[in-house]
Amino acid sequence: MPPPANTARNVGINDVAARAGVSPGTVSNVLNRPERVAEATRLRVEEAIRELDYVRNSSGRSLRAGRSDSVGLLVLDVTNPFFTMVAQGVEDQAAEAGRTVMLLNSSEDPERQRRSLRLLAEQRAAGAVVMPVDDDVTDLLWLRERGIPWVVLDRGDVGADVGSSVYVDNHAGGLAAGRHLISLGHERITFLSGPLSLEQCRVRLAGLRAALDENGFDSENGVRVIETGSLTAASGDKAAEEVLAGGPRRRPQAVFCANDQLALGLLKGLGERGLGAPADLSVVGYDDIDVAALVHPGLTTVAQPKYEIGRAAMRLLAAELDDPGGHRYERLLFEPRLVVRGSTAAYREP
Amino acid sequence: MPPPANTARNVGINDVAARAGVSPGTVSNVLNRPERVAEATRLRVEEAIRELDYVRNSSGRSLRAGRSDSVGLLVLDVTNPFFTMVAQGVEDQAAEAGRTVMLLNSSEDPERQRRSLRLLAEQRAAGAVVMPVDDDVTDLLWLRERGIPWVVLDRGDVGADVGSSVYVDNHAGGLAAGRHLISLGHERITFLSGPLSLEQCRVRLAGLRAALDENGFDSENGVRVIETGSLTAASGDKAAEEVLAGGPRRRPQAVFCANDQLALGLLKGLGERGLGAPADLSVVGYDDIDVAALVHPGLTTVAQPKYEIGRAAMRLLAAELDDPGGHRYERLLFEPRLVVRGSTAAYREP
DNA sequence: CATCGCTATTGACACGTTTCAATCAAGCTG
DNA sequence: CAGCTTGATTGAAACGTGTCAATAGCGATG
Repeated sequence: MPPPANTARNVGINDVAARAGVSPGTVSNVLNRPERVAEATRLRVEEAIRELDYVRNSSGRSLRAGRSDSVGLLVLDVTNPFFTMVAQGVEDQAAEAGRTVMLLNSSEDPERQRRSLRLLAEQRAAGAVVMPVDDDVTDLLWLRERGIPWVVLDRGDVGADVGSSVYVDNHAGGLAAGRHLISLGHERITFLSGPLSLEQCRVRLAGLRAALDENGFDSENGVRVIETGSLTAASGDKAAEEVLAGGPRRRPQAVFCANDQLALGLLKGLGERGLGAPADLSVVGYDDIDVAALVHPGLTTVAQPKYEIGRAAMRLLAAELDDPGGHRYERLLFEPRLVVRGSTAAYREP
Repeated sequence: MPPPANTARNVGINDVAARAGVSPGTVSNVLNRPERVAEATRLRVEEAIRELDYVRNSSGRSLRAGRSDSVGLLVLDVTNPFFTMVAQGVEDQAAEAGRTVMLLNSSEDPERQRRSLRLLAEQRAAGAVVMPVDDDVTDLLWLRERGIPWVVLDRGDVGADVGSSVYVDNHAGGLAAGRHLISLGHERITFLSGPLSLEQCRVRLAGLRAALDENGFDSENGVRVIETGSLTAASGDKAAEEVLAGGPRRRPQAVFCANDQLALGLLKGLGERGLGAPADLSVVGYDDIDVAALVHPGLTTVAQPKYEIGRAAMRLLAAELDDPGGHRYERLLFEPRLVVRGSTAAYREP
């Protein structure tokens, strides 16, 4: 079946004006400042709009305005549940402010991030919420020079002097996880990390070490760090082998994972080798994605207010957009929260 | 710290032209058909572009063209891993075709879907990949009348005469799940459904019934259907109570869930009541999202080629965009695949 | 009645592109 | 050398808006 020929000419503001017997300027006013136009004409114009099924053209709109009214959201990985929750928050908040969100993802690749930011520049986006892939802000500064403001999300090391940011205290999260494990009697702890180029990983590790320090353990040599290529379940699964290296006597008593997906993958890898948490070792994750509560045993993890930080970031951005000039950069800090489930337990001699 | 004043005037194609000592038309040619312009001038223009750090304005571009060059992707729920995988496929394919994707989600709400489609009309999007929330195509037809073509994804009942579509055979999926359960000796089967307004749910159920039929069971009264409000883990969890109603002798021998999230939620609910799969009853999911392989026991499920159907949908759309007029609507059918894991086992008397 | 003040409306212009017919330069043919 | 062809470049027009100074209408004031 062939598609219908695209015959319908696009009706514009001029056609509406002609139909309503009024000037284009008046139609524009009806659309944008209805209070300025007399009720009678307003009704007549609205009638014409309905009759012609007029839909306004946002290209012309944003060309004239010099900027679009939609904002970009740049995430590290669309398939990661943590980010989709954040995205949900951003989107809901944007919807309330009458803005549309364009979702882009960098796949943790600096080059793709660069391309995405360039795209936002081409679109003359109103602003952006960005989760940077590294601590290099040159591209971000370039964007701001072009008049496109942004808010940085989930990155503590991107200078607060160049933009607003929303951040969850990763150090506190690592600390909480460490204290929890120590209180259970574990002292031989492995940190299963994603790429150490991600600040999140580094700081969570630092938090863990701080917990060891305050308890008089050797935080430098005491914790073993395994760096994987990405924050995915596949990486965690694959890392199981390395985690267990050294045999029953030397293997870690507990593993703290940089995120839940790594932890879930690790649990699977352990299971395939006949081991399980918490019986053979304790496992802690990070993020508290939905499935953490669904697996058996439940995954002990450090919860982040995912949805809320999404909302907060968008709120900050909207504030900056509504009040250019007078606006000051802000830095919002959220606290993580330890959620204890079944994957951790007191240490028992093997 | 205050943001810098937005002083930098936006440089346009005219500034570049002036700088390179050439007409605006030539600059445009350098950008769009470099082969038409002499090498010497081309280099001069490119130099000017670099010096002025010119970034082209896509508003002007699409105003002139009458259409934008980005496509919309409308999904039912961004936080559902199934959809994010599909989105990944759409996005990758679009990137290869040099198009950008704008992600929208309807949250399974017809009103939000309507608003999203209207938004695409305002943006004069090049096209759209849509997962419709119901079988009402009036809004979709309206969109096409306005010159915006679309491809329907994951919906078998949206008339093939009005547009291309990509579909995974849900009936075959339900059938496969049913046969598997029957071969294990189960005959008292419950179908844990999402909203029955979703065609996916209805057809998977029909497939299950067909499996019962072909084995001489009473497919009409034999299968109990529990309809939940949404395809989420929370719904599955909550439904556990109802699933178990009737006590050990009357409770189902197996539960076939409309998707994996329902299944995972159900497994959790069962666990909290001291029951487990496959010991007390078998559980089958649908979709094969990543975590299905991570839980313990692994979730038996019907796998869909998520990433591939995303790519296929975008490919179909691109074909229609590149060849308006000569194009015929196409319907691509994919086959699901049963993945047997640990959550199903042969029936044993309680 | 002339003037003022107010509101409602108009009309023209600018935003940044792309396109296309027209022009220009230069090389080639007869 | 005149005429032709080819290839490179130009200039103007158009896309659909929003803005803003100017105008028109009209009742009230002096």
